[in-house]
Amino acid sequence: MAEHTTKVKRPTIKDIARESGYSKTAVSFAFNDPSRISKKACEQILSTAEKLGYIPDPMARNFSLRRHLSIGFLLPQEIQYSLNNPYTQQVLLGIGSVCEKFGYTLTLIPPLNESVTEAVRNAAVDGLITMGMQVDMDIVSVMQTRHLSYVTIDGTADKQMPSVNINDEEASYEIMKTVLQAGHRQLCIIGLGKDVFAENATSPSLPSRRLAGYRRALEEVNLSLDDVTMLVCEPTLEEGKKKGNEILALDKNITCVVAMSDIVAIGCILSWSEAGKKIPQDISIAGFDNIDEASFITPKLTTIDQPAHEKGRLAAQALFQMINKAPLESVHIEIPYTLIKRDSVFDLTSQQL
Amino acid sequence: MAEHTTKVKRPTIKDIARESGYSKTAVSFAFNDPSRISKKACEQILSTAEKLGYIPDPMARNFSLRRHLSIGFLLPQEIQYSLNNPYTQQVLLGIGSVCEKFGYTLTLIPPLNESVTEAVRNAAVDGLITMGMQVDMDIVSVMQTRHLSYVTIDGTADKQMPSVNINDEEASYEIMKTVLQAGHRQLCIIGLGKDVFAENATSPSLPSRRLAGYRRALEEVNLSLDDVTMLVCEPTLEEGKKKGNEILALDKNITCVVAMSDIVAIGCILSWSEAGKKIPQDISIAGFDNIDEASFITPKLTTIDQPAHEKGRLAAQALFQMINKAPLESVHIEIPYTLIKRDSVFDLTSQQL
DNA sequence: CACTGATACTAAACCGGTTTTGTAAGTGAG
DNA sequence: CTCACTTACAAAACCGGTTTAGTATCAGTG
Repeated sequence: MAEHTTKVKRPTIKDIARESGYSKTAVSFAFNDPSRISKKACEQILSTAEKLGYIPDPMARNFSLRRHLSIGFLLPQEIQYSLNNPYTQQVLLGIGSVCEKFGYTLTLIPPLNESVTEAVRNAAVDGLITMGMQVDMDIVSVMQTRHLSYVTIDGTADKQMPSVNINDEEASYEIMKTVLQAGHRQLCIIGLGKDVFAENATSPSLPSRRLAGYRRALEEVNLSLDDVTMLVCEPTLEEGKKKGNEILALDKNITCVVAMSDIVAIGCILSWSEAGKKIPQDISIAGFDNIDEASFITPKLTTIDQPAHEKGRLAAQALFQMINKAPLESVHIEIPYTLIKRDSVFDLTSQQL
Repeated sequence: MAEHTTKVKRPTIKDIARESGYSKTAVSFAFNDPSRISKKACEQILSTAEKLGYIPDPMARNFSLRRHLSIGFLLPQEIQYSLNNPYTQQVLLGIGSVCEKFGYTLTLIPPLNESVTEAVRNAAVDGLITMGMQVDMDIVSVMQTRHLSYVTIDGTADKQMPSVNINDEEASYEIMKTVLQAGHRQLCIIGLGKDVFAENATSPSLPSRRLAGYRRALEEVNLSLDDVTMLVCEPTLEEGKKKGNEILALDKNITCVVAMSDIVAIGCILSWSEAGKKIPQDISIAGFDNIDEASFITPKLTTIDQPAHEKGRLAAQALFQMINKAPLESVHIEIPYTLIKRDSVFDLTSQQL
């Protein structure tokens, strides 16, 4: 082949202008607003572009127009961990459904050099959705300095931060109450993340809100959090299996585990099954989230249904409102949850009858 | 508050230069290569930046450096459909793991105005990974015109297109053989996507490669594809359930379904359970992918294990090699699969003994 | 026929960084 | 002391688009 092009430089708008005999302006119009130029000019420009293989550089365009056409989903940890949970994935899909409606892409933003703040500084997006993250002032300050819009899911709902949540305290209360009403007293709670015990009064984190709900239910039967075994775990199947085994090894005669995450609960069930335990007879478990898998694991999981997809959708919707400078109906969106009673919590009371 | 700033314009490098008394160049160096300026200058500039709330604009920076620091995951359909499959999600995680290693973000790119080509034209990324897509010449030509690197997963492995695949024909042959050896003859195949029957000789699509494997196994027992019921389905749980019900309504006395996707197989199982069928006694099923769920559905699914995470990882690794102008060891990567025999295919032969 | 307004275009400024080129001052060697 | 080299900075070009401001032509109007 007689390819004489050693330099494979893609043509720019300038090349098309020169080659077609028109100005850069005209070329720009040909692509963006053909009504601004004559039909003849437009055709000539477009055919020249076609001939030279010209496609307007999206980055240059976006830069010039001061936009990115993408919103970011900020991950608190490695993608591996953050997205390895069907609940999070559903949230992601909810966000995505809104993005495509607006012609936006969705950028997954893991920590950069292990730093979330660093990632936010460099994020090439028009707005951010954070999730499962204790959003500290550092991050908020960077977002504000950058004039980035942001919404948080499952975060702390303080004044600054538009948010989407269910009433975690109430939901947790309900599921713990269910467990207690079934007669369980030897309990183990599997919390989320590392800050589960950090109860900051002004803006309690999601795990601490759930813990508060558990506590309230416990206190109604004269128990306290000190009376239950507390574990903490990343919400992945693998981690859940590990905790499941740990609990068996604990030798504390625990009758029911209350997990803050279905995927962890399912991990427990799998490890217990392997260990030959009968569930829920030998050991019961309650989850949180109601992921698809909760309904087809054996036994079917008793859990809190929260509309994950809807959370993502509403958060993204709010974010786009902010990006488009439209006022938000409400800064803190709270959506309903549902207690789902299935087969994973054994009723000790009926047994005793 | 005496906020007198009506215009909330973020400061630029120029503002920092003026305010600190140095040049734009110096400011740029202060952030990117402090060794190029004196310590004093650097400190002054950085403190001025801090004071004025200056963070370098990532887009301007990337634009200037002709890079995006993001790679794209091109979705053939709405995010909703494309990512609503644990298999795809695992691939995504695999891609993501490599991205974070390189300090890149991962952009999910759904079709733009219903057009994948349009999405590729506008994608603000350094490279693309496509999946589950019949990548047509249109798309390839846009990627080439834009000088974008690309790798395809589960696509057609022709000369042009670097790819990552398992040997789908062989794997499909094996699982169909398993089904046939168990004595099943009244079969239904649930294929993928719309082009399952389009067998293009030069570059067969993934579904047609799998079909070829099925056919080879069938022919060994003197059956042909015409002897089995053929359905096609998007790989989501919901669609799977629908197909499951359709199959029951078919009234063809089908004894075993061979699905090209676990999530569809699981959908079938769920719908059959609801309909009161005993699985696998009343009706058997084999899947493909070996997603986590395959091992904890009841009955456990007989399927082909393919390393989804690894697929994503290798594809991303190859893509980064291309982006960094490093030569690829091999353009077409093939990775091993494993036949997993579990409990979802009833053995008709042992029953007859 | 002069004036108005619309049409079809171009030149130049602009977006906010990086990089090349240039220069003045300081340093060390011969 | 002079020359060569380094250091520390600034000016200007550049990335590839969009947009503003401006100009020439032409049609329509009173």
